[in-house]
Order: sequence, then structure tokens, then C-alpha cells
Amino acid sequence: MRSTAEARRVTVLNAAVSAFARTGFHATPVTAVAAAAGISEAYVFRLFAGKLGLFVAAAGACFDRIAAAIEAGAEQAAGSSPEEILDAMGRAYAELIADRDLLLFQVQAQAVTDIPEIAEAVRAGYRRIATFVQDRAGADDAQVQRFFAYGQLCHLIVTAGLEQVSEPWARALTAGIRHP
Amino acid sequence: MRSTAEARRVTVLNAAVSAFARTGFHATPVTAVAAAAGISEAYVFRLFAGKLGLFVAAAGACFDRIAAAIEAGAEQAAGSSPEEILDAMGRAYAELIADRDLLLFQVQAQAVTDIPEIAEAVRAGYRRIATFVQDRAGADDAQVQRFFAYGQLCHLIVTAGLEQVSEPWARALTAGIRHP
DNA sequence: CAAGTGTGTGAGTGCACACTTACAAACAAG
DNA sequence: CTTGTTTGTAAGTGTGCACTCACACACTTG
Repeated sequence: MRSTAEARRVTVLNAAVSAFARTGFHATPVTAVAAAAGISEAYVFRLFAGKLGLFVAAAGACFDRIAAAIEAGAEQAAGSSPEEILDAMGRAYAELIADRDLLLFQVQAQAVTDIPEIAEAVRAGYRRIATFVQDRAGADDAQVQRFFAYGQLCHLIVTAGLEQVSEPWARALTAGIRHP
Repeated sequence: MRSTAEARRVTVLNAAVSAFARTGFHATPVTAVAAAAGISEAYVFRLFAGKLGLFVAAAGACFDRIAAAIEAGAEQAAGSSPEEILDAMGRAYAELIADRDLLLFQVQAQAVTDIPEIAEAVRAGYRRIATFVQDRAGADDAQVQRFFAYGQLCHLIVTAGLEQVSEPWARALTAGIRHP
């Protein structure tokens, strides 16, 4: 035994988040994930319940990482006003998604919510983050809504590559958003 | 000749927007679009330059419809304050996407921006809408940014089916958004 | 050492799907 | 009527990929 199955699963999930983030659920062959994880395709199918099971597990890992980052951000602003805590969470999130994998994975997941298991995974992820923001920051509904609205705006900015566009409309959309 | 090629193209594009909206670029076979349009798969390939050409053309049609709706909304609020014109545009957009096809197509398009031609089509679409909002509403950068941020929030609400979720966090995210 | 258990793979299998080709029917023009 | 053009399709072709299975190696336990 070179490794335990559980350790392998972690490796595979990291590879899966990256691979799915780039090319999405349907256009990412399991062989690509297996290759990135350094194991055979057959073993990936033994570790996870089909490609769908792999994707759902990867979604869990993705939201785990996001939640952890936001919680860490909140920690630093503990005791401040809701507005300041939200700000700290936003900064922590912005730093986390600098590598784009976690952001793009969310986009990809939202695009395949016609598959019920994935829709449920997405809901579970946002449920976790949203309730945490609501409770921990003590933010009201409008603040929570704004937090997520501008988070979603980042998805557009990154997928459309608006940071590279210097036209006025693009500058307006990206204004104040952390430039990489 | 039962029909002209140009008329067929319009029919096919309508079918394509619907089909791609539901299942996305990679998971939608061209046969599905052809069947929905009532013609053979082979003829779709004659009318468009491959599946990619079809998707890009569908994106054009999608943004055409969105732009038209927003322009019509602006028309009704002509002469009002930027804030009011933005509101009218938002209402027009909300009504338009009640059938979900146009909203879901945008989500699907953003998910396949790793394909350069699609990324360019997405940029072109948002360029058109954003410049119009900026010019016609006379809105400043922050207002334009907010307009699109909450527009993107709708993508999350619809893809995750948050309208059906009655938990507090979901109510916060959907608050004030037109419920269908 | 023998038997059992967990880790790992090579070599398939079957099917879905993008795209092509050869061909046919409708219509137009001379 | 013939020739040419446009609209339309049936029937392939090749390939990529999800998933399986038989088998091999590592390690443990008695």
C-alpha cells in the first residue's frame, strides 16, 4: 500500500477542483483528473461513485475552502461592526480566489444545476456560506444580499476577462474590485 | 424550396438558445437543436459553421433580445433621473427573463469562456448592454456596477432554485427580486 | 508461509456525438 | 425541357469517453 484511500481522495479532489474549474463538468474527462492526480482512471472510479460523485465531492471541497477563508477573515475583524466584518470577509474571499480555481468551479457548478445532485450541492454550499455571513457578521438581509451580488459580479469579471479590457464600461464593472 | 436559409437560421437560433440554456454547450447535442427546430442535423451544419459557430450565433441572438428589452424599458422612463431609468431597465429585464432561457444561456456561455470565440461573444454582449446602460441612463460607474451585480445575483437565485427555498438565508438573497 | 484485505492498473466495451458525403427534390431561368 | 442553384436529408465515419473487469502487487495477521 503506497497510500491510504482517504489520502488519495484528498489528492484527487484537489486535482478535480482545478480540472473541473477550467473545463467544466461535461468537457472534463475523468482521465484528465486522474492524470493530474497521478493515478489511473480506473482507481478514480473506485474512489468515487462515478464522475457525478466525483464532481459533487469536489463541490464540497470547494465550498469547504471558501468557508474556511471567510471564517478566517471574520476572525480578524471580530468585535467590529457588521459592515467592517463583511469587508474583512470580502477581502479574505478576494485573496482566496486569486488563483481562480475556486471561483471558476462555482461558475461551472452553477451551469450544471440541471443535474439535481449538483443543484443540491450548490445550495448546500451557499447555505453554509450565507448563514455564516448572516450570523457571524450580524448583517441584515440587504447587507447579505449585497455581499453575494458583488461576489457574483466577480464571476462575470473573471469569466469574461474584463480586467484585460480597458474600455469605460469594463472599468465601471471592475471598479474597486481587487485587480490581480 | 420550403423556406429560405435565412428564415431557417432564425428558427434554428431560437431552438438553440433554449436547448443550450437548459443543458449547456457540451451536453447539448446538435441533434437536439435540430429536432427542436424541426430539421435534420445535417442541415444545421450547413447553416452554421460547426457547433461552435451555432453557439456563438445563438449568443448573439440572446444578447440582441436582452438589449432590445432594456432599450424598450428605457424608452418608457425617458427623461427621468438615472436612478429611475435604471429601475425601468431592471424591471424590463426581470420581465424578459421570466421564461429563464435568456438568463440560463448567459450562465452557460460564461461557463465555456475557456473557448476564445465564446469569450469574445460574451464580452461583445456585455459591452453592448453596459455601454447602453451607461449612456442612455446617464448612470455613473457605481450605479452601472450595482445594476450588473444584482443582475448576476439573479443567475445564482435561478440556477440554485433559491425561490423554492424558504430558509432565512435564501429569503435574504432573494429579497426584493421579482418572484415568478 | 498461507490466507485475507486494501491499493492500484491495463486492457477492454459500448455508446454518444460531431461532422461528412452522396444523393434527392423543389424551384428558377433560358 | 434542360441546366443550374438552393433547400433538405439518410446514412455513414471516426473518435472520445464513461465505466467495467480481470488481474497484480503491497502489506497484515495467524
